[in-house]
Amino acid sequence: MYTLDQVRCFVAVAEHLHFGRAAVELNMTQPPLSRQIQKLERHVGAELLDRRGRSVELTAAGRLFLTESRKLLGLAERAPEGARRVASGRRGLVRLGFTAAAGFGPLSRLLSTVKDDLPDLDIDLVEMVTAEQLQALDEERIDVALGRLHTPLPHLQSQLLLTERLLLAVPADSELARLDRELVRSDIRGQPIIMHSATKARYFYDIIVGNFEIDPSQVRHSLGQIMTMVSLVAGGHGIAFVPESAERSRIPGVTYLSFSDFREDVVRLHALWRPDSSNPALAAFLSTLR
Amino acid sequence: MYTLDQVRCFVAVAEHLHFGRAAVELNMTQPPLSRQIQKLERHVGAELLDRRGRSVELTAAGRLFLTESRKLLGLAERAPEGARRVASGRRGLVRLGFTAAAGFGPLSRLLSTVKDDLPDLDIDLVEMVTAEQLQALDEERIDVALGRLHTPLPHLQSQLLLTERLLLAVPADSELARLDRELVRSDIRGQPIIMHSATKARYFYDIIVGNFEIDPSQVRHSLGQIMTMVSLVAGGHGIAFVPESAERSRIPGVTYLSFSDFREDVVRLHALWRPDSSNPALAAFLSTLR
DNA sequence: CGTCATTACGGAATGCGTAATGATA
DNA sequence: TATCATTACGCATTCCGTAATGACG
Repeated sequence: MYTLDQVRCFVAVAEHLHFGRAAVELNMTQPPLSRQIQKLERHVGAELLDRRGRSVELTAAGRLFLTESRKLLGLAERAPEGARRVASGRRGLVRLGFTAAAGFGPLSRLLSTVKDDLPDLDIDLVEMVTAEQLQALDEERIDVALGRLHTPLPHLQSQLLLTERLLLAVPADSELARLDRELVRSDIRGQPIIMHSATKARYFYDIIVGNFEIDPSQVRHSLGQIMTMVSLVAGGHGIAFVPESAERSRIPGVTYLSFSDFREDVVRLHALWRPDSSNPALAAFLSTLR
Repeated sequence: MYTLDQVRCFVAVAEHLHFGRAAVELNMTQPPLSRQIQKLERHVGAELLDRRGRSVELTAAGRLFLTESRKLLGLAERAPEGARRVASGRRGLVRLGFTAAAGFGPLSRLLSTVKDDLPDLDIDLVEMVTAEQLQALDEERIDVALGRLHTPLPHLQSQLLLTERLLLAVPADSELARLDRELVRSDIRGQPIIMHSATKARYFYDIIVGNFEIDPSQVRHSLGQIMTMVSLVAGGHGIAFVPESAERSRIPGVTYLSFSDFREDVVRLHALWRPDSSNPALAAFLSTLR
């Protein structure tokens, strides 16, 4: 098989139609250049250059081989660059699991940042609740998750992305909304509540029952998806505890109220990933989180 | 720059995921194969293979580079073949000048033969009279001409393709057609004749004035293109001398009559070309003429 | 006779194969 | 400890550069 160097030699000679000048460009002397061309012609099995007399001309076969040579060299030069980009994680695919609530606040900012820093990085977005995210991470169906966790998990690494307050979503025409002031925790007494599921949204469930006095009779529904809860609030079916970022969802008919006696940033959003991931794109993705 | 051999090595290892078996396929031992891969990785600037422990795996960069490698090798293997085909004339372009009259008989047979023998040979067809053909050959605007010549030209080579009789084209409703028998030369006395131009169709002109008695007053028009003459005959404007192959034109309203006292194959069609042509496709084309 | 491509030849570098080493399960 | 990839080393080949030869205008 001929070598890419021989092809490079041939292209140089074909462009200059002059062995001497081509040799200068290639940083070599004429004799080895001449031999490389001969060798290439022997491998190819056809005369590529017509050296009669003073002038060097391309043969018909040479003209065709020249166009193929340019393709070949272009491909050969681009291929390593692509591989390097993949190896450094600047190019590749990151599969990202996220909760619907995270989709409004931090996710869009995160995606913008990644697109600026790593324009060749593809991101697959998969919406799922935190419990599903953990299983998907375990089965390597996703590379990173944006989820809510109380305690770090042993086999996962995490980084805190965002802390936010807990707000109360109420129907815009409800009596709570008409108060036109910040709430105190006791205001929710007797109100119909659309509650977080103790299994599918354990994180919020624990925060709420730990900080508010909820009477079981208040609970109208138990759901896992925050955005579904907001929809029900908009329909006047009750009130719901939601993180600040849900406020961006722009669902009409919902008012978000804060608590004057409960301002702590108790809702945390973490990025979660397996430290043993073999995806080089993940490392690059994570580096943009900082 | 890395070599195609290194790429070939990489593809073999990537396919077997095993240095030993890949080395067998490449007819070499493991150590040089290992070194070639290392060298390739150094040139590429990224790890392509993940040799941890027992098993060899492709890295993400390696997977991308593998697809590029296959493209590269495919291109590198096809390029010489294309060049060889061009060099041998099996592929290329022949520009063929032909007279309209030649287009009906020998040309279509010739093209069929060429398409069978040389499927990758493109043929540009350019219709022109013999005088134009000679100039086009001289200026290398065409490679070969199908023309009519009395005497060989010094700077051109030629081959006789066809000999045919001279027929008389007459309007189907003329008195000559109604004779319903072969003609003798004296039958044309007094008939209106559509004559060949002495300059643009010198070949036919010479044959006709050398074998028939034409009174200048009989000549209605002087033309260079035989098919135009046949059209005029169809329109009832006179009679015309044409080669046998014109009979295939199927222009309605024209009858072709032979002469019982002039049966010789006087009309010759030659292929003409420059012996110093640099077009390798021409040689292949000419070889199919025999 | 001057220019440009090609052969001739000596030295350096590269590459293969055999043998030894290292790492992993 | 057995297998597989990598390093060590000796030998052959390849390739470069300088010098000589050849061809064309």
